[in-house]
Amino acid sequence: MRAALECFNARGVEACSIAAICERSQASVGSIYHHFGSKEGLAGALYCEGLRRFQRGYLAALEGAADARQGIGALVRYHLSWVVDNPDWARYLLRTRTDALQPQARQALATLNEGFYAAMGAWFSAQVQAGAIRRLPRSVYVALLVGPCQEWARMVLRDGSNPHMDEVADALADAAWRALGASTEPAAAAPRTGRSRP
Amino acid sequence: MRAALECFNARGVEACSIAAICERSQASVGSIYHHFGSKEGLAGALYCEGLRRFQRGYLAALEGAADARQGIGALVRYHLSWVVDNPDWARYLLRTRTDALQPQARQALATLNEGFYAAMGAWFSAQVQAGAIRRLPRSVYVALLVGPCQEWARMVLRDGSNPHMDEVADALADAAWRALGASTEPAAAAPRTGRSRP
Amino acid sequence: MRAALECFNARGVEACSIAAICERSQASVGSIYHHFGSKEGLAGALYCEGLRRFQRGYLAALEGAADARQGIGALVRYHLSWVVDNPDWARYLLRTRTDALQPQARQALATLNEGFYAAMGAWFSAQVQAGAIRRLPRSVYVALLVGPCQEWARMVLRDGSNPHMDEVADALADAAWRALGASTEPAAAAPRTGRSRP
Amino acid sequence: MRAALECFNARGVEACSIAAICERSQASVGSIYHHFGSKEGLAGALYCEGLRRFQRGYLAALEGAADARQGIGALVRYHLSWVVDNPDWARYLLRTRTDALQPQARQALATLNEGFYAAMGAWFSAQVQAGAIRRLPRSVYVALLVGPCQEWARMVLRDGSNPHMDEVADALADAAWRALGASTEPAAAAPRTGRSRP
DNA sequence: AATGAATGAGCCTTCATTCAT
DNA sequence: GATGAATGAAGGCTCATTCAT
Repeated sequence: MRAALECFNARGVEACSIAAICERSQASVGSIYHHFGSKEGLAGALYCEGLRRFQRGYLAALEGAADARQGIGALVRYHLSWVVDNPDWARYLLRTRTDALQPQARQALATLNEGFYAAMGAWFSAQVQAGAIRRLPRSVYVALLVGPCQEWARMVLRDGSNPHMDEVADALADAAWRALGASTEPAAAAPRTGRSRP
Repeated sequence: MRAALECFNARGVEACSIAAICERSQASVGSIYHHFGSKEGLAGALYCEGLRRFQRGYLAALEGAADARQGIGALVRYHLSWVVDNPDWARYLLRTRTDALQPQARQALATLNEGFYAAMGAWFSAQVQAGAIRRLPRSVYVALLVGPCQEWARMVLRDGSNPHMDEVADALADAAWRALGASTEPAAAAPRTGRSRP
Repeated sequence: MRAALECFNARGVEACSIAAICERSQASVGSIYHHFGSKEGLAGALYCEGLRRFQRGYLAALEGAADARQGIGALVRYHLSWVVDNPDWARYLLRTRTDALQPQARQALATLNEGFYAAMGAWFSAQVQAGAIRRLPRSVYVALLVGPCQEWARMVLRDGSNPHMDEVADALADAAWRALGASTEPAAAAPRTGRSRP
Repeated sequence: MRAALECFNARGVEACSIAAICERSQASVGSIYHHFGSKEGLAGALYCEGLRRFQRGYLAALEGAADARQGIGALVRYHLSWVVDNPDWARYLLRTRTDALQPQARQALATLNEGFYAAMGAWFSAQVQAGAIRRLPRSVYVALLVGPCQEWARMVLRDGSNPHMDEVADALADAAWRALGASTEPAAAAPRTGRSRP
């Protein structure tokens, strides 16, 4: 699967031949089909696995947060860290069109997202109720929280470097809080809570 | 070219056959090769054309802005409007991997971006000099200004609807200003400057 | 073997996969290879078994016949009955190209046919000697006796119905006798001797 | 098409690879697909062409016949002659399962057969009306007229020889007339009308 | 004897590209 | 410039067969 991930990333799923995956993974054509059914099946399984890995830590990041601000910051920092730590998975998730996935994979994906969105939604709802986060349409939450991280991730993955991860993480975390937080306190004075990258 | 755009979007450039484009465009195989040299050539020309269209208005949006805040808002609003008004072009630009383009197209792209970034950079530098916009790394500017718009664009293009364009535009413009603006004034009181969608 | 018969009939031996036979027969891939050696081996064994079943009754039909005419009639009637009673076997025998069978199976087949032709030949020779059946080339015997039955069998198996089995059997038996019998008596007045199908 | 015919006959349509046809016909893979769409398409077109060739002469054989008896004889003789003269076409028609053909080919086939059966039916009806041919179920007509010819054809094509074509043709024509003709005159005295094979 | 995962050769088919008209 | 028939390399996938358990 590692091999497939690298091959798919190298030139896209469409342009990647089964033969290339076999060569890199030392597996036979037949065994791939035995396990995944088709190239599309493999692509789908790969996407689900990647998303599962990402979501697991994303939700976990929230649990250690003392308040809404720290939560938002933790999400942003985890997001960037994960991308930098797992560039191959990140690349694949970022580039794959989920609407081109097999129905079977889309189903698994829907199940995965259902739980994820429920947990995320619960946290946001609670924060909104507590007056810590502004009430905004869901799409705006996503755009403001995830958008900058994804955009930065695309840049980093495209250019192959990760300059100033920590400063960027602080800046994006800060901006996300300004955008989402209900607080009126000056953002600049906020205490820094993120973990440092190893 | 309209036909090629639609075909490429339908299932990706790789999965789109020249025959499909011919059928949709009523052109012959030969004429496409006569004009574009190859499928990749067509894909590259299409990308450049789309980017040109987008960038033209993006820079223009800045010109009518009275101050930094209005400028940022205009950029956000233009971005969202353009995506909603040109879903096919937007889809294509969003999905195409520029690193898979032909050298020739990449060259044209570089030239295009050079001018664009120069103009954008000039405006931002001026605003930073004037103390209107905070001094941040360039990648953070991009992430905070473009990221949310792109993320929202992806959602809208994926789901096929554009709910609450104007409210979202306001929210994203507001958030972008909070993130980038040097001002300490409460964002909520800021004057609204965007155009309304018809 | 029943399962293999049905699978082979469904779409031809070539187009039938071992996997399909396994699924239908609830046997494992390995056990099929253990018993038959290969798909071709299975196809050959199946053909021999089918032919054996057919020939057994064919010769038996002759034994109960009082004279040449009754013998001919019994053969025709048995032929049609067997096809109607064993459509799957009949279909398989009719459709299989014996020259594509494995050498091993062809050998078994030759042995089978040798005994069969010897017995049939003996009866015909005796009848010819007795002046009951005309002296004709062997290929003509086969064509006139077997041909109409096979043709009707193909029609019935193709269309999936068996209309008027008994009337047809009488007509074909009658015609076969007119074709082969040496008698000068008007065929129309001949007594009917066949068994009726239930 | 000649090449395809030979290849298909050599080992069956299923077992015949496109590559083999290309090699024998000196055509490229693409051109075959350009003209026939698929291997199945080619098989279908081939079947239709073969049937058309056979039927053309079959109906023509009837036209020159002075009476029912000569008509029956002409059919039998034409049938055997055509098989001997066109062994490849005959083999292919005899071995191909029409129910495995593509819908498109089956449609063309149905049209072909419609006209053929109509013409044949008209002639038989007229002869029955005139009292020249006995009234029998259609399937019996086919079995008695076509069956022996097909059976003999199979033998000849299988063994690769055509011994005593003319004697056999006379014998089968004679038998067919005994089976179908309404006349009571002794068949042996009937004038011979068939053409001799060169 | 039975099992079924693994193998990989070979097949049908697609499709970008060429080039004679 | 335009056309579209011809080309053939390359790809996804199937499936008969093997063999360790």
